Amino acid sequence: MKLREFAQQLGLSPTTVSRALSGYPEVSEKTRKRVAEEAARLGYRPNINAVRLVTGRAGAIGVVMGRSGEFHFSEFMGGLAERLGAEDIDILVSPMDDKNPTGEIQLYSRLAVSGRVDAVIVHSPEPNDERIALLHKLGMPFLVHGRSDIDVPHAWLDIDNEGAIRRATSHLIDLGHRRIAMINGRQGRTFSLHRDKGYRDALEARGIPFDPRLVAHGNFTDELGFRFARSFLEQTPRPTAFVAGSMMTALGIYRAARSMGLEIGREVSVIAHDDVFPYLTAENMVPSLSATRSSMRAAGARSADLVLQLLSGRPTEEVHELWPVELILRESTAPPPQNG
Amino acid sequence: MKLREFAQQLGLSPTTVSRALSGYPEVSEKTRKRVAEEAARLGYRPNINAVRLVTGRAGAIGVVMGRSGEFHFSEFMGGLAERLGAEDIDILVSPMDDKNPTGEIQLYSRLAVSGRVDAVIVHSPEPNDERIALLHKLGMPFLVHGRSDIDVPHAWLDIDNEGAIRRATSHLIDLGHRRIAMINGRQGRTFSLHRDKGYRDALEARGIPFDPRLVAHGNFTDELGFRFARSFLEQTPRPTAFVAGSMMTALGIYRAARSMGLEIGREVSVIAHDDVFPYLTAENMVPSLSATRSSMRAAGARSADLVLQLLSGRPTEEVHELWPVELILRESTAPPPQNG
DNA sequence: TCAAAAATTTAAAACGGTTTGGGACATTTG
DNA sequence: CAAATGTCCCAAACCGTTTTAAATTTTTGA
Repeated sequence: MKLREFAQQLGLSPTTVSRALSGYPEVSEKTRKRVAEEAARLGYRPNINAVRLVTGRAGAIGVVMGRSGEFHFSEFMGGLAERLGAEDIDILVSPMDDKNPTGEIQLYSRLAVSGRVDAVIVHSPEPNDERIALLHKLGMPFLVHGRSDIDVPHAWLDIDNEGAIRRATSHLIDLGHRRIAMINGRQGRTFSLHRDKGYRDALEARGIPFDPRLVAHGNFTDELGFRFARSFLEQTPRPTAFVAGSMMTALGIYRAARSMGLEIGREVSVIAHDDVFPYLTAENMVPSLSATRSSMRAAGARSADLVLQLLSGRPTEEVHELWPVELILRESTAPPPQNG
Repeated sequence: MKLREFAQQLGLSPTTVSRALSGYPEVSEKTRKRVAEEAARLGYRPNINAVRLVTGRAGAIGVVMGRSGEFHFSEFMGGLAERLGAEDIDILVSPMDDKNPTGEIQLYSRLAVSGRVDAVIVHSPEPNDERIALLHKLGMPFLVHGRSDIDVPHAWLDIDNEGAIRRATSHLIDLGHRRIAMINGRQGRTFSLHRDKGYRDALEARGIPFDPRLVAHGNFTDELGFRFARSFLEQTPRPTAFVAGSMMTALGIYRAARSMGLEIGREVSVIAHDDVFPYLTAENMVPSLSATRSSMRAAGARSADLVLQLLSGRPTEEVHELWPVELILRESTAPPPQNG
């Protein structure tokens, strides 16, 4: 049903009906109520594409999905969707070809120019992130999930990676560990750098020399966790503790330790960062996994809020949110063995 | 830049330009080429919302995302996106509140009526799936990922769950196992039923009585894998083998076996279904995990193809695809212990 | 009571494209 | 060489809303 017909049935003009439905003040309360009721009864809904054309708004926000196994992606999306479902705003997912970095910038460019989205969410930024510069230049509103050092104003939501890893590392030092390995995220991402810094600062604060042979970078996969852990554990003296970038990494570390006959929580301590997944929980691992913890789903939900605020005019400079991270100690951390 | 201005710069009428860009035959090859080149050079792109309004097409397909930990969701999406990125079609994600089943049907209804999408993909259907009936009634094209017994024509893409589990179970029987436990997916989903059937048929074919105390249903989480496996292993006699619905379930089973001092691959065999994740691979587990295997990402990509075919008029009845499933044997399966 | 002000409602002009129905020109046919 | 056939191109109508500017009705104030 079109607005025209609907209005006719009500004996009103299209204008009045449109205004009544959009909550303009120029329409009397009585009329508004009648229109709302009849719309519900007759099932009238404005044609979304006509609305989009005339308002110039897309009614959607864009998210670019990396190809390489991002298992936290669906949690973030879940949070986003949860919050955006209430508004009448869609989530538009674009795929990215990780293998072709030039493609990425084109992708963002297309997304921004195409008019399909009103805003974009940028993930896993780098300190000098081209995408941020591009979106700023194009005037497309965007929220960065993470942070960047780039000299371009950008709204962001991030967790305190540096503080989290500093605390985790400090805790391991407090327990008596001196050789602490770290398996971090992909080289070059801001969050990896922040975690590196937290780790180094914690060591430095206690006068423990930084050993580059104890730090590795890579995707958050079980396999890399295993391979790095394995190669670290083969060093002599071997590390007595690990700081892991993700739950999957931790799985790999557990596996590596076991494969070498080492008992987690006694001979090797592990703290991982946990994004909180319904299907894999740190508490249930054996031994239960000590973790720095921050809900990815909550971040998604909050990101939706912030994007909506940006769109309704809140200035970019105001939208910066840094979330603290919990440190939850469980069985996987303990003092190092005496003859470590 | 608008069509008007762009056409003017070319010294052509908007009509001709529009036709040239849309590949109509009434335009000479020479003109078409010139228009295409200039469009690229000047960066002209038709306003997507105007196109949508006038053509009545949404240029997007919808996917409903369940709330409960669906870690395979992002793999499916990845495949979908990969294929749809080439076309000019968006993916629209809607969230679903799992706790409110009435909400689900409303959600699909809204999605269908809203005109935001040209087609919908339905996940994890049930034998008598209300959503399928609804979409059919509303005349919204849709593809079911999975199958349903409902008496409504529907296009679907599914893997041979029944055959996969039948083979997996048969293999365990061949190895000598007699008490085989199965930890399946959520009760009521068609794929769970198919797997149940495959399991029972395999037992029956070898004259092994079906014991309901060896079968459990639930979400694919590490935790449920652990809890069910644990309770099964506490039975006497205990099962000597497990068929697991997912990688996460398998993780839980490994954990349960270990927690009871049982060695996987010697005292307990495990076969799981593997949707193929970049971050957690069956091959890397210790011991490496035997698995029925089918790429979720490939299913997503193919689903995109099939939806496009539906939209371009291929009849629903023709679009049925059943994929065979590989069975890959690794270290987690072996004959049962002699005194089992 | 009546003009002015305020509150409602409406007609018409966008929004930026696609597509229908011709018209102009070039090419073939009888 | 006129008529018939193709090939390109164009003007105008239309998609279904929102919004501006104007018209109408109601309320207010002297």
